[in-house]
Amino acid sequence: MFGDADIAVPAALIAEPARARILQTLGDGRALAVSVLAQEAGVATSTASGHLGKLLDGGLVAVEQHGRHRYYRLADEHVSELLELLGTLAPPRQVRSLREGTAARQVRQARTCYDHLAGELGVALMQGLLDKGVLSGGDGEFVAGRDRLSAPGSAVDYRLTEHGFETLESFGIDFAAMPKRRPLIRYCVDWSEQRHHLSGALGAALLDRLVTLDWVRPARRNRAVAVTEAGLAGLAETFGLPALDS
Amino acid sequence: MFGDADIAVPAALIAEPARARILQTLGDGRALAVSVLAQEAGVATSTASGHLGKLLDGGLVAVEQHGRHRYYRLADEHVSELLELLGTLAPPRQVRSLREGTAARQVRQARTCYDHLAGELGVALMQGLLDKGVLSGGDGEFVAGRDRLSAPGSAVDYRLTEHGFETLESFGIDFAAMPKRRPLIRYCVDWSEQRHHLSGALGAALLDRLVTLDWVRPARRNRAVAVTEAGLAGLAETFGLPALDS
DNA sequence: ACCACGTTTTGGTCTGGGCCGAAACGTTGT
DNA sequence: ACAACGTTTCGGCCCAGACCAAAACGTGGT
Repeated sequence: MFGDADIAVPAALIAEPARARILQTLGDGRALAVSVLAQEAGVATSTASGHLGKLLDGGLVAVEQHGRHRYYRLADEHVSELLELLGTLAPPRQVRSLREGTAARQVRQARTCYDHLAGELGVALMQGLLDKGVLSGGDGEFVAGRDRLSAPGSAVDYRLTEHGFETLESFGIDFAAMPKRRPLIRYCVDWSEQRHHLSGALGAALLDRLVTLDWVRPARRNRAVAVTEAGLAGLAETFGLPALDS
Repeated sequence: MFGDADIAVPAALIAEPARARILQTLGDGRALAVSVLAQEAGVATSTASGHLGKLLDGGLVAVEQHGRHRYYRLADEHVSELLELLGTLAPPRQVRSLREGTAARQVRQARTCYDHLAGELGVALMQGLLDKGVLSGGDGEFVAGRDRLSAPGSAVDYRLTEHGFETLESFGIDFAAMPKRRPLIRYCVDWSEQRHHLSGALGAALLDRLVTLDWVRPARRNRAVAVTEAGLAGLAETFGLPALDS
């Protein structure tokens, strides 16, 4: 049989919601700094620091110091496995197929970036816009963020199609009301995804519209956004985002 | 919200110590009644009932009603798997007081394994033998029970020192009386501790001597052993076992 | 029908631990 | 050496939830 080691200890580490979010953020193997994880988890950096200290003591994460940053990552594959297993047990809303599982995860991290959507949701939306023919262009490949977020829109050109214009207008985007001087379409290289998400005037207007429709709800405290039930359905239908089981 | 499962929920269920003990008790697939589990976990039946209700809601256990008893068991193999995985990440239980604890818990703390001591007492004794220089060897590290109990004595060598021989002989161990063909020193990977305890001819002789001295008393009904007053003092002095609170 | 007994529900107390902001710490860059 | 910035530590507040005892519930035995 398995041991009678004190399984409550690691379980308690995962049981705390903020720590769970931290772990899930690290779930794909990335190594991230405290401040980033704090923002992802929606707590103060001091709080996150405390959490990471405990996770470190518990052997669930490991840390590497680079300069004045400390990059935390999951300790080993046992931990990923554990998180995965907990994920399958967590539901009422269980992830049925692998496809839906990865789809669900794609939408996991949704947040705003200045005035537009970012995170996996932002990236998925961008992909949806391309798939639906609302936008054309790009080279099919994302450009790794050599300049970070600093020089968006330089390497690849995205263009709004005729069909895309009509689609978005009927979706409620008011092109006339957009600021004239701001470029319509830009993109950011998403730091967490290393793929593009839409910014520019259109990106801002799109987020605006989504909030008006109550498809997404920006949180007060941080840049996170929650996707509503209606949003799940609407995003899936309108922009072909991966469907999630209700 | 979007569909990633909230892993904090099942984790919180396991994180509570009493619930963790309940789950571990069910770990071998047995189905047990509330009152039994309450005793095992060391809480009132009302408390245990509440816990089991939560575990049921969370889908970690299932229940079958027979007469006026309700027999709880683990819901499925996912749960066992999860517990097992947590076990590999969990720290070994620390030996606090050998005298405290519920009757049921004493089995965990101190029990026999065939003809020698196991449980926390067995592990602590093993450590004491090493600390006192009675035994040498090992690699300082215990081997995590990846291979379970299948191959005891193979990975690490423990040896009886000269000094240890004298110590044990003056303690009343009769080396001459030991069976010739049986290996003097073996160890088992303790299932509850994931650490080594002493077996072999010496392990058997040692338990024998401890019983003779009335330092420990094997229970009749199960494999538990109780440590007597004299045993508390004697074990502490002779083998340097952790000080026990009165 | 009644009683006995295992289980669940209820009510009230209490503590562990998460949260934040401010201050301390340590490293990098000027 | 100093300033800037990321991280950790400290102090105080607050709430979720675990605990027990007693009462309510339900099933089986007589």
